Amino acid sequence: MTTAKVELFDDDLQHTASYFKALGHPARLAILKYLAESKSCISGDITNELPLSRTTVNQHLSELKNLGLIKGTTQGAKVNYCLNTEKVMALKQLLGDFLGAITLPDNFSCNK
Amino acid sequence: MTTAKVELFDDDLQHTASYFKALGHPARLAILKYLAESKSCISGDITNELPLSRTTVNQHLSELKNLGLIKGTTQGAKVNYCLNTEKVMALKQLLGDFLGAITLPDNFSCNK
DNA sequence: TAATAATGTCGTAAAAATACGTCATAAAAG
DNA sequence: CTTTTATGACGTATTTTTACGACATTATTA
Repeated sequence: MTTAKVELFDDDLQHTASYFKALGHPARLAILKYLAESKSCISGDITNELPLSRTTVNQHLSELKNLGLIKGTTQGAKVNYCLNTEKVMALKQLLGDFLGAITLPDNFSCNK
Repeated sequence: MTTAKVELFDDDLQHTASYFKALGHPARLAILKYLAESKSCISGDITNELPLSRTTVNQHLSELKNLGLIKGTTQGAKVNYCLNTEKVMALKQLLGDFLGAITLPDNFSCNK
């Protein structure tokens, strides 16, 4: 019985981990990077930029969309995806705060 | 044939993603946080702090150790784990750089 | 209107991550 | 020396993630 134990942790840690996890796949990093570089929230032809099938890319897009990091605006038969600036800023804050908390003072030594 | 396509991406993206991924589980975040708070690199009794079996905690520790984020120093029968300050700083730099790259100018609007 | 394009959804196969129990080993305690 | 203690390594069950093909649907195009 290998049940998922993730929900036994602090909500705070779960929440933070979920965002780190979202950035834990090169395809999703590539999507975010692409959307940031091609400032004109280009449509789903992001597929052509990635070595993956359209279906798989769509799946990664959905993951990012579910977390709110990107949003898609339908224009006719096409869909324009773009970064959700507010959420991206919140993401930076969240991850930055965590990273900022795991530092040690310079005078600290492990093997003393 | 669902082969892993991760290696088809830029080394750069793969590398960055691997670090985000390492932080993508609450247990690993809890371990890092614990090591940072209890400044005295306490031994593997981190297990008592987590709702997981010792074996599983050990597995998470190994993951962090393999990435170099923490290091374990054997002292007799016990092992002192602690943050690898240099690597943690490098981690912050790496993730920070990526996050810094995915911003958009304020005057940018998706649905224009 | 018929054919083509662009997407999202569903089902599913394969791979990876999680989670433990059990063993083996080395050191500390008794 | 024998018994705990503290760990790491192995094997494996379950869950999750990753990756696609096949369809269905809605707009363009011809």
